[in-house]
Amino acid sequence: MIRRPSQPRERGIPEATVARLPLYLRALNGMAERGLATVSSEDLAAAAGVNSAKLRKDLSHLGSYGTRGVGYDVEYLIYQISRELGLTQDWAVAIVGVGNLGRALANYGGFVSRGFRVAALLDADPEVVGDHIAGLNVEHIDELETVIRLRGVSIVVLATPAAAAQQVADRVVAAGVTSILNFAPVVLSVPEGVDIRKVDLSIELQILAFHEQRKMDRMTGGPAMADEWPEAVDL
Amino acid sequence: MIRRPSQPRERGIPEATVARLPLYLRALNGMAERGLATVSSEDLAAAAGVNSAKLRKDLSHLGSYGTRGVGYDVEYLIYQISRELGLTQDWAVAIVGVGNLGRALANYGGFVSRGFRVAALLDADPEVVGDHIAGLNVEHIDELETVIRLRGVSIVVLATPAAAAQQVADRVVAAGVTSILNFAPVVLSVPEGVDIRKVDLSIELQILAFHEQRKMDRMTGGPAMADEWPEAVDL
DNA sequence: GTCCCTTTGTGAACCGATGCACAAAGTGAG
DNA sequence: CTCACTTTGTGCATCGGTTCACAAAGGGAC
Repeated sequence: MIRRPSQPRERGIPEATVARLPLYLRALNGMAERGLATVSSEDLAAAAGVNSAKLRKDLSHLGSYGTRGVGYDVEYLIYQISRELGLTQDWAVAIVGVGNLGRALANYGGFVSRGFRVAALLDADPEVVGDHIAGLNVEHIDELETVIRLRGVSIVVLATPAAAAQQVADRVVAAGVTSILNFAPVVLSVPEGVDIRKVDLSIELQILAFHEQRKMDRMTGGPAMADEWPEAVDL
Repeated sequence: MIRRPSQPRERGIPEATVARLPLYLRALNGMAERGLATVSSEDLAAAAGVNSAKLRKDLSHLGSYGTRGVGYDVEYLIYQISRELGLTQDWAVAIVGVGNLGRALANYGGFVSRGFRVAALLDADPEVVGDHIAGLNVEHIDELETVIRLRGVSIVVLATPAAAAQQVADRVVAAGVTSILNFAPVVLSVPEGVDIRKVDLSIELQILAFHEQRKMDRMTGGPAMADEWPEAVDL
């Protein structure tokens, strides 16, 4: 099989690479704003906070878009990465659960700026339904299936309480959605083929606490507490 | 070197394992609430959404806390994981940036429940300073160093606009903090020894969009758009 | 005690990701 | 044209993490 030059290699970009592409994209956008026409892998890698060899290998998975001796054309690379990530099309997102977090997400500018359009806000609480947030009317969760179908929602953000998340996920999946961003602190079970990404604020803090404790131990020369189970157990 | 039985092996738990411990902890807490005394690796793994061999290997890094033929004692394991993660002590957290996200974080219950105490809210906007949120008075960013020192803040959550994040990070690090949870969409540069964890909502959506596009391509039998650079370039 | 059943803890093979280091490819000067 | 210089793209060694598969260890029946 013959490949045209500068055609992406195989369909099959490593997951780790995909996770970094948005990072490169952000760095490139900053450079484009500052008027840079081309950038070397060294400079772009520094801006994105990664190793330059890794950056080159990542980009090589998309195709051969650099020029040896020169670097990468900023605008062209922005276009290629955007296209690969699917940002050249418009994605309708629904946010389910309009508590503190849901509200913050609805108002978060970073969504809109990247081809993501918040198409609906849904909640079960009649107290909240009808509110206007970020220019949108909060609708009742009963409308979930209708809203998804009629507005072409393909990504759902779950910001519900933990207890409701699985139930909502089931309905969302049944309505044909296959991409979910979950903020609820539960492990969702979904059928094969449905992509879930999880953001868990408390887990992030716990990981930090682990390392922080390590650093403190190192200062004081060892763990302060005994390893053994305390006599009076009362958790 | 002789080791006491049920003593943790070496100091050096894989990063991937540390990231999963909070997950196990959450599953275990749920089981403790439902009154379960012991649990097998198979059941706990299912509850946490991981492979059982991986769970056993993870736990084996903490020590030999299971009983063959029986499983793990739920309460005992909760205690051991909590201790390893440093959750048996109290962590003072400061949130910098009290916009939509900062507010949501301040009100987020998942923090308090796990030994994390929000000790301060800080912002640069005089409009916001003085507000009462989640029982706390919003203080001016000028107080940053004082607050960190006097209240023993060891973890800082950055929820500022992107433009301010690096500047705040520098001050926070100078004040002796070595653990930062960053929500601002920038790559922070900090000295060796400072731990940063980054949560980026828009990156998560972009990763979902990538996979969603893949799924759509698979349906329609290939990418809908041409690979080549469009003639009229205007991004 | 012996036997059988359950479940842990881990050696070893495997897999994907990282980073070095360099050949290949391009630019620009003369 | 040739030469010197820059920077990409990638082969290869390495590393960390995952998974399989099983020996070792404990419990309970008798």
